[in-house]
Amino acid sequence: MVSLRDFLSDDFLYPMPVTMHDHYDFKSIEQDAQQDWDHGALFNATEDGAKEKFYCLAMFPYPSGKLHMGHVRNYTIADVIARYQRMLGKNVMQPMGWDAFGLPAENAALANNVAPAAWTLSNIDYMRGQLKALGFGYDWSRELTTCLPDYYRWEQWLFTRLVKKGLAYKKTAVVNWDPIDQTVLANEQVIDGRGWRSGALVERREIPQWSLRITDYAEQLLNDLDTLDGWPEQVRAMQANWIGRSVGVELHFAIEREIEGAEALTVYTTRPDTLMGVSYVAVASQHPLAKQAAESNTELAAFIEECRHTKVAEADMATLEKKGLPLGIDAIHPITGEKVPVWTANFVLMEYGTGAVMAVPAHDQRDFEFALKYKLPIRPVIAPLSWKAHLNCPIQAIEHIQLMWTDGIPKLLNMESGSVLNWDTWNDVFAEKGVCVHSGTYVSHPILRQQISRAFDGLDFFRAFDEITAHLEAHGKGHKKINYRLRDWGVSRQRYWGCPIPVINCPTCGAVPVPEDQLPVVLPTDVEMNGPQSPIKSMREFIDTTCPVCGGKAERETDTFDTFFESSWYYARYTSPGNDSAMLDERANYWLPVDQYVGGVEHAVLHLLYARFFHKLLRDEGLVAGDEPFKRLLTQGMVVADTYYREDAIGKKTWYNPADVTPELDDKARIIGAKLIEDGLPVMVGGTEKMSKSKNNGVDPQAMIDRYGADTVRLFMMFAAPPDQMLEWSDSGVEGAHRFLKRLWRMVFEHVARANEFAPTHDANPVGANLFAQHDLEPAQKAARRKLHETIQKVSDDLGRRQTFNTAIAAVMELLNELGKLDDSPASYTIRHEAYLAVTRLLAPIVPHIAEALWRALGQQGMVATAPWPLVDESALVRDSIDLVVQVNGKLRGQFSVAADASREVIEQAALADEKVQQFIEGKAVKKIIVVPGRLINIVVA
RNA sequence: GCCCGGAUGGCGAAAUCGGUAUACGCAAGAGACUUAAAAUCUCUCGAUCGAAAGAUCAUGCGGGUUCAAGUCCCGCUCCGGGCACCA
Repeated sequence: MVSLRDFLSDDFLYPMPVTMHDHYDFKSIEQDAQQDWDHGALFNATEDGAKEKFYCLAMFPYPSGKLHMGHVRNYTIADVIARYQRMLGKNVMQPMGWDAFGLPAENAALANNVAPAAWTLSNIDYMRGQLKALGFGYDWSRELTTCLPDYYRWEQWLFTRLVKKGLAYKKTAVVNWDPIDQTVLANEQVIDGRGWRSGALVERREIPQWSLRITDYAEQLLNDLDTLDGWPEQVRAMQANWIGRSVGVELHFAIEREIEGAEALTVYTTRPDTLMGVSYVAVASQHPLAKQAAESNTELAAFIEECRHTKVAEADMATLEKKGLPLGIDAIHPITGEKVPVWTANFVLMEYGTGAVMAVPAHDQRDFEFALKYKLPIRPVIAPLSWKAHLNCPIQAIEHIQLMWTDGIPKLLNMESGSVLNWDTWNDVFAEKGVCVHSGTYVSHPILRQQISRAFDGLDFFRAFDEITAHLEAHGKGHKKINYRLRDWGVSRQRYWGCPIPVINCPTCGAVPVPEDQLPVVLPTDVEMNGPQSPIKSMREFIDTTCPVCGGKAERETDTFDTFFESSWYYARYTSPGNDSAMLDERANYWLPVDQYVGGVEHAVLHLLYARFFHKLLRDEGLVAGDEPFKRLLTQGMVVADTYYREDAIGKKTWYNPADVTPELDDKARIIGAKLIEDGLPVMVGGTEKMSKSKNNGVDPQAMIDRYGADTVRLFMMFAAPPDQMLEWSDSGVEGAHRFLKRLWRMVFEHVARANEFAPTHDANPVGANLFAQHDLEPAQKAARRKLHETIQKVSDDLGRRQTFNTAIAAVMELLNELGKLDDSPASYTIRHEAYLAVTRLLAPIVPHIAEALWRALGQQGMVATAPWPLVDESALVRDSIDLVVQVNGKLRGQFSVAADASREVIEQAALADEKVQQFIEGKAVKKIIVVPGRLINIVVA
C-alpha cells in the first residue's frame, strides 16, 4: 500500500513562512515570475539524448502590428501543452519567430509611406514584448525572422536544388491583372471583379511562372495521411479531398477537320461507362481550339473576352452562371465514330487537367443543365443498379429497358418492373453508377455498328470501366489513368515584399538558377513604395547582372516566392539556429518531428499540405530523417465577438467597437438592442463574427493584460470553450476568470496564515501522525481526498490525451468548491495542504505566474514551472460504496447506494425493492433487468 | 457550387465507449457584511402543471434503430471555415 507520505513533499512538514500578501497583486507577481524564468534561462532548450524530447510549436504570427486575440488563444494553448510536458519531465523545446513577408507590409507602406522592412521589424519588436508579457515559455535563442537573408537564403538554396532536380519548372499560369495599376492582384484585392485601388475591371492573364511538382508527391502525401493518427480526422479528410485521387480514363476525340496544333482533343473522365452517352465536348475558353475558332467568329471572340474578366478563384467559378458557345467544329467519338459538337464553356478551366471535358448530360448534373439550356441531346446510357435484379443477361437489357422520347426529353422504362426515369428534371439517381443500357445501339456507322452494337449493355460500372478502357486501348484511343485534383504549386508572386526567386534570365541560356556561392539574392530594403508596382521591377541595379553560365548580360528574376514558401520549413529551421553553413544540421533529427503543432483550422489544407510536401523534399535532400513533420496537430477555432453598426442614408455601415457600446437586455437577459456610450443613441446589433478590423469588433489583448493580468487572459481563453471550437469573447467571462484567481489566492493565503497553528515543526507534527493512516479520516475527509486524486487524474487526461483545457479548469474549480466545505480539523488542514500543492501544479501550465507565487507561499523551493507533475494516489480513489440509479422503462425512478463489490443479484434485489420503483412496476410483469455496472439498472416492464 | 465542421437553459458550455442531460462558469434574483457603494460570502435559478410530494415535456427540425439516443442511422434547416495570389 502506498503511504500518503509519498504524495507529500518533505517540505510539507516544515513550518511555512507566512510571507504572502493578502492582495492578489498580479502586476508584481507576473513581473517577478517572468524575471525568474529569464534568469534561470528556463525555456532555453539543448539537445539531451538522455531525456525524452518534446517539440511544441504554435504557428508563427505574421507581424501585422500587434497581437490579436486569435494569437493569444493559439499561443496559450501551445504554452499550456509545453509547460505540462515539461512538468512531466520531458526535454521541451518551444520556439517562436516571425512569418515576416507578405502583402500587408506593402499595403502599410502605401498607406503610411514607410518601407515594408522598417514597418515589419518595428512590429516584431512590439509584438515580441507582448508575447513576453503573456508569459509564454519560448526559447528566444532560436527566434527566426523570415524576411532576413540568414533565413531566406536557405530556401533560395533549396529552390536551386529543386530546379536542378526538375522539381521546379516554369509554365504559364493565370493571374488577376489590373489593367490600370498594371499589376497582378491577389484574390483578396479583387472586389466584385474590380481592382480594389483602381476600380478597373480585372482580367485573367497568363504569365510564365515557377511551379513546384507537388503532384509528383501526391501519392505519398495521400498515403502518409494514414500514418497521422495524431491529426484531427477532419483535417485528414480535407487534405485527402484536396489531393482528390481518382481512377479514370484519358481518351482522345479526333477533330473532324485539320486545325493547326490540335489534331485531337484529350479529355479525362472517371466515368468511362458513360462514354456512349457523350453528346458534346466542352473546352476552356483559353483552349487553343477555342482561340482558333474565334478568329473567324466575332461572337465567340466576345465570349472569350468576357471569360477573361472572371476572377480566378474556384469558388467564383463554381457559382458562375454556366454559359457556352459552339465552336462550329465537330469531334469524332472514339468508339462510335459519331460526330459530336465541340463547345466552349466558362466552367471548364484551362489549367485544370487537359482543358477539355466530355459531356454526358444524362448522367452529370452540370452537363444536364448546360444541355437543357442550349438544347443539346441527352442520351441515357445507364440504368439504376436496382434494375439489374430484373435483368439476366445483356440481351435482355435491351429488350426490357426501353428508351422513349417526348419533345426531345428521354425516358427510360423498365418493362419488367414498371419503373420509369424521366429526364425532364434532374434526379440524383441519374449520376449513380449503374448498368449500361443502349450503349451501342444508336451507332450510325454501318460497319462499326455491327462490331460493337450492344457491346456494353448489361455491364455494371466496374466491368463497363474495364471493357470500354480495353476497347479504347486496343484502338489507341485512350488509357487508364490515375488523376489528382491537386495541381502543381505556383510559387511566383509579382510582389515586392517576399523572398527573391534566385534565378537569372539569360537571353541565350534561359532561366538559370543562381549558383550556390552567389546566394543569397538579397531583397533591397531601402525602397520607396510609390505605387502598387513592386519597386524592384524597375530597379536596374537589382535587375542587371551577368549570366553565371555564359557570362553574358542577363537579368535577375524580379518575382518573389509565395509566402507559403517560408512557412513550409520554418519548423525545421528552429532546430538548427545559428548555422550559417547549412540549411539544417544533425540537431534537426534530435528534435523532429514536431510533437505538437497548434494553429488555426483555416490552415487545414494549404499551409499544412505545403509543409508536409517540403518535409518530403527535405527528406529527399537528405536533410531530415522522417516522412512527416507534425506528429500531433491541434486546430484551434476562431475568436469571435459581437458586432455593432449604424447605417447612413446611402447604406454605408460604420462599425462600433463592443467596448464603446452598452447592450440592452430584456427581463430574461436577452440582447434586444444596444446604445453607443458616447451619444446614448441606439446602434444596430450585427451578430457575432470573427474579430476583425473591418467589423471593428476586436478586443485589444494589451488592454486586457493591463487591466487583469496575463494569467486572467490565459485562464479565460482556456476556460471559455474547448480549443477546437470557436470562442466568443465575453467581458464578464474575463471578470469571472479574474475572480477565480482572486479566490484561489485568498484561499491559499488563509491556509498559509494558519500554518503555525497546524504544522509547527517537523518532529512534533500532530497532523502528520493521523494522516498516514487513510482509514482514520472522516468520511467527508476521505471524500475530499478522493475528489483531489480524481481531479489530478482528470486534469492529467484533459491536458494530455483529450486537450480539453476547459474541462480541466472546471474540474479544479469543483475541487476548490469541495475543499471550501471541509471542516477546520488538523486532518482537513493537511488534506487542504496536499490539495493546494496539487492544484498549484495542475494550474501551473495555464496560469503560470500566480502558480509560481503560490508555490513559494506554500513553502516550496524552486520553480513550479519545473516541478514534477502531481501523482495520483490510487488508494485514495477506492470507494466503499457506489450510488446507482434505477430506471423503469428507461425513465429515472429512484436511486440507492450499494457496496462497491455487491453482486448483480444483490443489486437487482435492491433495485426491485426500492419504494419508488415499486410504484411503477406494481402489477406489471418484469420482462428484463439490465444492469450497467457502476451506473444504473433499467427494469423493463410490460 | 464543392469539401469540412457546428447547433444543448437567459448566455459560454459539460456529459470522454449508447447508460442519472444541463457539471463548471457568466448573467439574473434574494439575503449577509457595510453609514453607503464596491468587493466578498450564502442561497435560488431549463419549461409547464402542482400547496406539496411529484408528474410531464425538453439537447436546431422530421423520421428510424435500441431496454436505453445529446451521442448511432436516414432526410432537412440554419450558422461557420476552406476553395489554390490573405496569412
